[in-house]
Amino acid sequence: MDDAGGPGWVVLGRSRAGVVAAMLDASGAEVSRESIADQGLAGWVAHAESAWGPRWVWHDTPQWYAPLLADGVRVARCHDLRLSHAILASSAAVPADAAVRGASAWDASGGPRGEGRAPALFELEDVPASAGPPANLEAALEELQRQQVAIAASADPGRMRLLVAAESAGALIAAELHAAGLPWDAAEHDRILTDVLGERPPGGGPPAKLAAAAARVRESLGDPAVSLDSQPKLLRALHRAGVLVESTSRWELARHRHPAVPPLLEYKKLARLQSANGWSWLEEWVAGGRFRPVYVPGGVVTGRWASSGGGALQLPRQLRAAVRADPGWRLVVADVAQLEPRVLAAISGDLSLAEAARGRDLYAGIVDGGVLADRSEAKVALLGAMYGATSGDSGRLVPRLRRAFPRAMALVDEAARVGEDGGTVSTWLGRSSPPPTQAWRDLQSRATGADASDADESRARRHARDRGRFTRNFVVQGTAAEWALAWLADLRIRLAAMSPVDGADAAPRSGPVFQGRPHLALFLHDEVIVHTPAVHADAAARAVQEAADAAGRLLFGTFPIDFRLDVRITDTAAKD
DNA sequence: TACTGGTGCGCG
DNA sequence: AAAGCGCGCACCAGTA
Repeated sequence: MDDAGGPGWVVLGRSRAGVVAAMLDASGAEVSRESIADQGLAGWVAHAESAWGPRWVWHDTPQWYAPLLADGVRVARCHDLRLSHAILASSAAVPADAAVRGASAWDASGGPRGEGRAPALFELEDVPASAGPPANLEAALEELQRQQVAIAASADPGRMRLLVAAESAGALIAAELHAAGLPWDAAEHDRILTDVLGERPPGGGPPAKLAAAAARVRESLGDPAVSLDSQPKLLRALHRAGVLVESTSRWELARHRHPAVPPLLEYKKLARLQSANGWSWLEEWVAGGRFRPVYVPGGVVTGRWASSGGGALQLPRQLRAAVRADPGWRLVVADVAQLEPRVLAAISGDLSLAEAARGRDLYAGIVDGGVLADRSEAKVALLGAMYGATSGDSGRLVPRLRRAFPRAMALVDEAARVGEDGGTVSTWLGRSSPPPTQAWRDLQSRATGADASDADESRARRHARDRGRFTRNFVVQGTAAEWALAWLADLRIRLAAMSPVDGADAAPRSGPVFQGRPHLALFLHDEVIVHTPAVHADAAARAVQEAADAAGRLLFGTFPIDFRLDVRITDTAAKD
């Protein structure tokens, strides 16, 4: 089949008997329709993908794509109706009277989603409306039409199209990350646990070093039975022993000299490792040499991904040594240096900040420019500027930045002002912050009423400032998430273009699609890990930086901001 | 027994 | 006990 003759879009929907595919031409008009039995779907998609390479349109990527990946089928592009709806229905860039903004079955419902929740699609039952977006073809075609109208009518159709495409690419990548998994050395993980926590007693019970720390705490407190895991009980025991803390947080405990404190801090550290990433975590989440977390694209209001199960986005540094390439393979570990400040420079058009970032550590650039005295000051000040710090070291330093980078600061200050006034802010590509809650509005209007008390006013002011800090950060964090999606999407294409290796080094544990191929193995806001056959490691490392450059141009055109990466080719992801 | 809210800590 | 954003998860305690 020739490329030019194929449909630009293929919309998939469920029917009672199987799947129905509607082929649309580039203008969106339906040209044909075909019924496909469930067992034939993977083959049909694989054929269409290689013959026409359409953009696949479906109601929910994990439900369609996870089974395809399991059957060894990969697609290049999709349009995820659920994720796109969520963006368009609440974007300030879309006209208020656009049909996509009306109440519908596509509105968020059914809670967080991930590829763990796939089975409903291939059961014959109708999925209850509350469980998620509709899976049938007619609903998909109607929603696609509404979305295309909304995009065309939006303030900047080019940006909105880019955002929806990037979000959808993210959905594909999340499913692929889950399918491929992060190479995980369970034996190394076990060694780390045993080293840190001590041997596990054969008869069960806490490991040796954890038990020893607990014993020392109880002895120092003179309370042989006190529970260290119950905050109220521990707090009372500390008070009885004369440690007058208001909480049991590490931060506050560390300021006291009592002999119970060092072993208690030790205990908390070990107990944390044990409960968050201990042997039971290993048992539950690592199988076949892979950690397969469930990623939730768009799971955070700002557009960042969330994760569900396994705590994928909280991999403790302590355990990074357990991330280990397969034999004959390498890891490319790359993280963006100061992503959010660079994004802020770009969206505000602040040439001074962009200059401080160019070709170097951005914080060092701020020091070189004589704005602040040292790197740690620069870092704390810039974070404070983006988060809305008003006091402490950070708040104290922000005015210096305001003088040096007036445009960047004006942008975040304005975002905060809008938020405090109950308004909506948007990212560079057009994702909007949620409106204030009714409770928030009530609080504000009560405070402006004639009979408002001082307490009403200060409470309202506090909540207004809280919201201002949220919207201040939203524009930066949200745009950084968009840049990261563009980075991932571009990198994914570059990796897929590399020739697969075969034979003993094919790494079948990565599943049928990724066998022998470089693939993304982890994504963490501003960091990626690529798992690659050793022969492609250098090329993959170059691709990671080239994709970052491409993402910068895609979002910000010729604005002179660069996105510098720290890239390492290694066998483990352990931090130096 | 199942839930919700608070606390604390890990990550960016 | 964070100051200063966004998360997920484990655990406990109180309630239904």
